Amino acid sequence: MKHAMSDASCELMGDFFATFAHTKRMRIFCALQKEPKTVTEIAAEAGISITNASQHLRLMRDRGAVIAEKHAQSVYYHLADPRFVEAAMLIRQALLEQLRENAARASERTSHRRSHTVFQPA
Amino acid sequence: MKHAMSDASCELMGDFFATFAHTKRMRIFCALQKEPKTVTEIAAEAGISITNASQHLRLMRDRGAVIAEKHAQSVYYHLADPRFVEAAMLIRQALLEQLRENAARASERTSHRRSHTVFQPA
DNA sequence: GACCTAGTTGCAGAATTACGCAACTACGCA
DNA sequence: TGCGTAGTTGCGTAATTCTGCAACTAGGTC
Repeated sequence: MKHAMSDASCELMGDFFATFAHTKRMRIFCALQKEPKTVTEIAAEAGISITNASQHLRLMRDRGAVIAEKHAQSVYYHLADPRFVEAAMLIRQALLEQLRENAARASERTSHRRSHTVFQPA
Repeated sequence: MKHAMSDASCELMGDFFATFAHTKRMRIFCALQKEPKTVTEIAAEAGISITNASQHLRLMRDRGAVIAEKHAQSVYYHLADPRFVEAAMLIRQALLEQLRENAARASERTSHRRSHTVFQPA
């Protein structure tokens, strides 16, 4: 076996990542982390138009990221799997640490440029 | 606090997901799961041209997904954080289960249409 | 039925992304 | 210095994605 993941899995995963590969869809994802919401609520929270929210939600639904349920005149959306949140938190942690490290390295370089000491003046 | 993640975090995460939102980049990710590899090796394993591999790798590097290290005439790439693999496995599990459930539901519906029994003939 | 609220959909233009080709840099070796 | 291997980069075209607008469907209320 050459790949840890088959070509089919790579396509599956690529499509999944594409589902969240957009600032607005990430905002929708965040809005849905706690509880199911209607399109209008999601649009308001994500700061986008209802039309646009509906379009992004359709894409997310088609790819199995969210599930829609109709109650009376409203459509409630919720995340399809709690593991998506778990995975997102893991990634977020890694990215934030990376940012912190980069910032630390940058300020270290700056102080080196200012004077040839490692220690910052108070 | 309205959002679990700030707008900045949403953009950070969106960009990260975009980094893997492509079949070829997922194949590159898979190729790098075990050990660091050169561009030529990665291109061969992912089934793409060296030029294309280099372009995708640059994008991944710019976004902090992989790290490049030059040794002699070769450039070795490796994943920037093991948690990326952890997160991917979590997502992959969820997606595969989803697929299995959908398949089960589909075949159940089919058998219902064929005869009104839940049990399949041997 | 007329009307309202909640969502969805088709379409078109704008913006972004993908990728091949050719030209280029970088390192090692004779 | 010249040549070969390993990668990178700029550019042009093709393909895809995003988004607003207007038109539409589906329930609910009067």
